[in-house]
Amino acid sequence: MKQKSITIYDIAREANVSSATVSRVIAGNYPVSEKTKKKVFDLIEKYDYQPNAVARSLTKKESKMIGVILPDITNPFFAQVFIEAEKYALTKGYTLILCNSMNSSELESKHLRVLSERQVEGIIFMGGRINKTYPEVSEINELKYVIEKIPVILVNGRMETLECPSISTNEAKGIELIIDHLVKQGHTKIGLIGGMTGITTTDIKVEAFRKSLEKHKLAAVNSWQIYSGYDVKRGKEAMEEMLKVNKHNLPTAIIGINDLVVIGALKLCHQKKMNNFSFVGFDDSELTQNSIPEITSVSHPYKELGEKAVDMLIKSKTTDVKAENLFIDPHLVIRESTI
Amino acid sequence: MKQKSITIYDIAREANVSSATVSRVIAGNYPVSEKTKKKVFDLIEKYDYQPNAVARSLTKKESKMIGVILPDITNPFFAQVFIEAEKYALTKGYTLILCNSMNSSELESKHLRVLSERQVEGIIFMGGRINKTYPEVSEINELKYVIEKIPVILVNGRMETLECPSISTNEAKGIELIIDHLVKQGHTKIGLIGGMTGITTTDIKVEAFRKSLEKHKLAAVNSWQIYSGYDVKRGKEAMEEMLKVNKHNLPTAIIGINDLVVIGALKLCHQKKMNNFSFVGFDDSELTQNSIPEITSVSHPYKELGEKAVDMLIKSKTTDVKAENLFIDPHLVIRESTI
DNA sequence: TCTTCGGATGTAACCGGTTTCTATACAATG
DNA sequence: CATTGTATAGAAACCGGTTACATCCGAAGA
Repeated sequence: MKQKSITIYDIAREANVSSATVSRVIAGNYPVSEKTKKKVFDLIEKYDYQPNAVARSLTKKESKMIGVILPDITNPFFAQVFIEAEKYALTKGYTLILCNSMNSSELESKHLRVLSERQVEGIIFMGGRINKTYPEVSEINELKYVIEKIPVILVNGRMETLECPSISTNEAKGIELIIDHLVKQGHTKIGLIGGMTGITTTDIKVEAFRKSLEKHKLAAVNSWQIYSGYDVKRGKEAMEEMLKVNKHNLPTAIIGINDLVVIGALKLCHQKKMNNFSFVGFDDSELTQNSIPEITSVSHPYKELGEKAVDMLIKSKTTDVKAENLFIDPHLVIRESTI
Repeated sequence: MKQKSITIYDIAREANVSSATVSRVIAGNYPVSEKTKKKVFDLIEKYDYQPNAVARSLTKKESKMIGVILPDITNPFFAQVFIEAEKYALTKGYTLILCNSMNSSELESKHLRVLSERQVEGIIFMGGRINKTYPEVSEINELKYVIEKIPVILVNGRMETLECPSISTNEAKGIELIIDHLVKQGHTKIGLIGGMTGITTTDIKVEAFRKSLEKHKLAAVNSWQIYSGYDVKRGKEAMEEMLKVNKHNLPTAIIGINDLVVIGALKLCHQKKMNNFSFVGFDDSELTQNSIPEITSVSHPYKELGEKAVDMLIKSKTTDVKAENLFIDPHLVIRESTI
């Protein structure tokens, strides 16, 4: 049952001033006599007057809202970035609208439209489907179209078909950190499992994997790098293949493309009673601390990702931010799995 | 760089009709001749005109937005409910605004205020701090104040100090399901770990635990029920105590107040090389499938919780929903840990 | 032929703020 | 004393829609 709330006019009337004056008192950006100021503030307090943000948005043509589109908030990576972004946005007077696309381009388009109609001032876009094989041409166009009207920033994603600013974890650096650590631990035989070719984030990691091995003058055995996918099941499968193919020459340390893949590999090893591998994950999700053993993992610069994304969008209201691609270094969290 | 978008007036001018007509064509709730209809629709398409939701909200006095306040979206329970709520809300033309309170009453108040100013039509409130020992009196007042103006619904929480509709998992039923299952597996010695007295959800579970044991005519050994808390560490501690206190008379099956607690207990058992317990968790979060062994757990009726919450809020716009407290039965997902 | 009725459309007020422009009063300056 | 400047405040337009009310017109009924 709706109920009308009091407006700036109610305050103005009772204070015997005009609405303009009340507005000025609240904004505080214009000289108002101390006497009126007090009168107005007292009334605001008395009635607990709250300005109507919708009306304000309309006149000021700024909604103070930012949209966030991501595949699935259940994924700890996205959740963490979102939380940081939200925390920061709040301090800047912005409100976030979260949209789960569930990896459906249809939903994505729908959300894009809703956000645009709601006059969000910018959109933070995260998701694995953003890569060079980005499949839906129709959707690129939709997104391109939106980008022309609303500032969009990609987090941990690149669209090679689209010019759009982005901010990402320096994943190559992450892989390098892992390998440096493993080498220091005495490993010389290192494998990599999970991911898919063609997906930007995988490609970056695989390339960094090769380069880092080279840096340490270690052999890059082809069969020690196995694509499979991104979830627990895929991790298990990859590990299964690893054991089969390299029966007589197994690596001693294995890097997973993300934490889930490592969980899968760990499960398989547990079943087979093979506890002789060192494992390293990527994302530093909660999983790493809950598994047995706890998993060494690369932690994303969550705070920076969330804050910078919001910041860039706010800035692009006034400045013409060029489509730059920012990278931030991650760090390695060492746990039981590599000791 | 903002950029003015085209308005209903632009369309009206080019179609040689009034804005009212365009509005009617879009709303489709008023007779308009086929000819004008076509003219208008063609122009809408030509310019990809999108109605300004902010302006619409202002006149219609309905924002079509619902606020969601929860402690931490990183928690899979909240995330899951949120996703279901969002999915459903979208089909009803509503947009959700997610606010993480991080269990801080200060943040909670801030969010409450922002949501209220943004004219949300309702608020979904979830969180552990809602219980009879709800600590911040100032905050109750704040919330009570909001409830008077905006419909609020609690999900899996009750505030005894406040009359407010709620929708919850029938957690007592969940405990009953667990014990029925364990008994069927032949267990007669069952323990419960985790949680805190005074927190509604724990109290409900503990009571159901006693009653269900009674139902099966099983002894309720006091030292088999150990409070500790809600996270992995607390689970570990509780299990430690369990082993110490009941050295000579241990239960054979142990229920955790939630999944995390079970993870902790499992870790301890793994360290101590004791693999002889059956474990059951609560929440059916992803954790249960990623751990070794996979954990039997009670699954919340996520879909119903999310949908009903949204539904109730939408309904309360037109009907005066009385403060009823709805309960929905959960179901048990059986996995390796109890086989 | 004159009403009457309903379909189709326009006019204008309104939602609740912000802001430009203008007006007033009073102090300072020449 | 006339002039200029400054602090304060109001009037009114505006943001982009929706809708109550008025109007016009042609068809149907008396």
